[in-house]
Amino acid sequence: MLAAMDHRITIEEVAREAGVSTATVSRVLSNPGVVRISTRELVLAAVRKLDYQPDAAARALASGRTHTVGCVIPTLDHAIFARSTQAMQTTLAQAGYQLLVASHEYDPVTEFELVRALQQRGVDSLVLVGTDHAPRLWKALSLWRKPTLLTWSCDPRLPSLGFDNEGAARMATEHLLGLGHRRIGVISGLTSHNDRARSRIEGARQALALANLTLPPGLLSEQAFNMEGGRLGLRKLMSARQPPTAIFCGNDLLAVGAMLEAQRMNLKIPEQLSICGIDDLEISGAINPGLTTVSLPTQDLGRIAAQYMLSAISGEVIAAQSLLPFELVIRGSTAVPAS
Amino acid sequence: MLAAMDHRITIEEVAREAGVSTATVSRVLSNPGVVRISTRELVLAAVRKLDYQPDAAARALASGRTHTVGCVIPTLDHAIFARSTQAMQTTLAQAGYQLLVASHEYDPVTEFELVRALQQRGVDSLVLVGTDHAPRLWKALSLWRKPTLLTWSCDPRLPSLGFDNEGAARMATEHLLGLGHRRIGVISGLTSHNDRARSRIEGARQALALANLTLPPGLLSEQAFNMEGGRLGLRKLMSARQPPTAIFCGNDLLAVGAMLEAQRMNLKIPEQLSICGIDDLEISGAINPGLTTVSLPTQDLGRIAAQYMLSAISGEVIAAQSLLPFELVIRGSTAVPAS
DNA sequence: TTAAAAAATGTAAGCGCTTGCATTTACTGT
DNA sequence: ACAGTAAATGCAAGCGCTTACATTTTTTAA
Repeated sequence: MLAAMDHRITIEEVAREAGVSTATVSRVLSNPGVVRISTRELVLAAVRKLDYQPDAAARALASGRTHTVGCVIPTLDHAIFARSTQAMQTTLAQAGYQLLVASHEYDPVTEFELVRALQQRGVDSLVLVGTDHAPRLWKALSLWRKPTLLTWSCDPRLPSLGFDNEGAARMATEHLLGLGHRRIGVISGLTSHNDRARSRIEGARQALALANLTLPPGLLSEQAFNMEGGRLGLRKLMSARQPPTAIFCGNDLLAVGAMLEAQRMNLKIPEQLSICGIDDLEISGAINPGLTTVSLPTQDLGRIAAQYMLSAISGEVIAAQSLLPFELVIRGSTAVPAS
Repeated sequence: MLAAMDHRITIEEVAREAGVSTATVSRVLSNPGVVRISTRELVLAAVRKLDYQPDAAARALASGRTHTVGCVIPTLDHAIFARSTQAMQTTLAQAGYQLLVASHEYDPVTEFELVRALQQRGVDSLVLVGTDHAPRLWKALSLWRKPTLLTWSCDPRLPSLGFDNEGAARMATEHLLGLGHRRIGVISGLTSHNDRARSRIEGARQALALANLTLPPGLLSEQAFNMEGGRLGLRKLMSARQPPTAIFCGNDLLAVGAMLEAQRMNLKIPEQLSICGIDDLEISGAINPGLTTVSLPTQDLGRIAAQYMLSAISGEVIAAQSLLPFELVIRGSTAVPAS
């Protein structure tokens, strides 16, 4: 009697089992409010009995909604993106939404193609990182009739949820200035296709300018976003004719790399060199000495972005731009310069 | 003349533009081999001209395939999973596939629900982590008619691509034994719902047994998978009446945490205490001294898993179980015990 | 040349849902 | 009890593709 072993249950069979029309079953599943309680329970019983699982593709085709959010990031292989993406996914899943992630490794062409692929897949909304995008991407987004959110930085062209990257860099640099440093170097991440990196350099420059100082070219090093980049940057900066007494790093990965390299070079931190970063990774608080840094709520970023998307999908119109707060966390890697 | 500004192009319009039937357009897009070259180019020209983007939901409904792979992991907020997921996503995207990621934070109930949700969404295949799953999950997988892959560990019940976790732990422990250590402690990750953690403890036990040694309960500490866990574990082990001269940690996060805590306690590493981990994270090679560890090719794991899925989806039958190689990387955190 | 075989294309029937509209059933007030 | 209204349900037309199968065109071989 084991007839159709392999045969997915359809809404029709559920309707038959419950003695109602398919329309009613559909309503029970996606808009329970409009069906009488007794009927609803009849249907739910049938659903349970048959272990019915609606076909998402059919649903999407008929309704135009996929219950899916697309997220395009530079890479998952960096704690800050992994962390915010993780928070986003969890929040979305709790609301019955799924996350389609795609990463472009800082390549604008790939980014454009991924966005198109996700749009084609009918995602209900899109989350992007930063404001550096190919012109045709901006165009594709403006033509698209569904909610889009920019994260990490803000741009008037689209709803955004981010940080004041300049401000964070300024805060870090001012901390170093406040300690009395006057020769301050900067190790930055690669700035091409990365507005965050550029803003952070700019923030450092602003702070220096306010103190009537400048950032000499020899004290700025652009490096890949990893610890090795930090090491290389540190070696470069310390080999300047007049090495800095403090270094601001565009992120904590660079800062930790720089710190560890300094230790290998037998430079005492913070006695001989102060180092300050941005992000506040787990490792930043763990190493010895702890890394002074600007702590960004990356997890909140992901969670709030998800919440934003959920309300935007359900039709709410949301604030255009919002900035998340951050704070300076002073640990052992910064101190007054040696006299 | 800007008539239907907001009107998605359908296959029908492309067909009309190209002067062929919708069937032919469909073939050009998904099975170009069967249509004459001249016709193909006619169609492609129309596609480009109209900027046609096929509707993925309609495609999925009609064909039964979604070009989507589902991936259920414990969390993205851990470098090893982020890294392998990243590699997987990139490989899939290159083949025109998208990745639906979902994380359960080590909760089997959530894991089950996520798998169901992904199945419902019609993913063409599923990738899971490890072998610890709820019985009903195993059942749901066996009833499912599409390829599934287990990663990180192997299980005869399903195709798997993983590591010999016991072997890796044995290798690490034997390294410590080979240096002459006889009191060896273990800091492990939480073992509930985590077969990898259990296997690694077991591997350490095996190595000790081969040397006629045991792992006293006081020298085993189970901790959360993060640096703080490593710190706590270290304090616990070092406060034993007879503290160990070497510690094997179930992963590098714990190991790094333990190392940093040891340094805070002014324990010299490796002179007074040797520490060895598994994973080989970026930080492991960066800190001072470098962490001796068993290096696992986590990126390959993701890439190969993706390749496996792609061939399995296209119908190839694939090897049941395969183990990825690993190697011991000896750095500065291990040395002969103080006499 | 021409018939047979092969290749290319077209026709149209779904895929499994949702939803506007029509119909039926359940209330309401008198 | 009954019209009038509101609530619940059913009917059936799609949503935009894919793909057997039928038909037409091209190629092959004698």
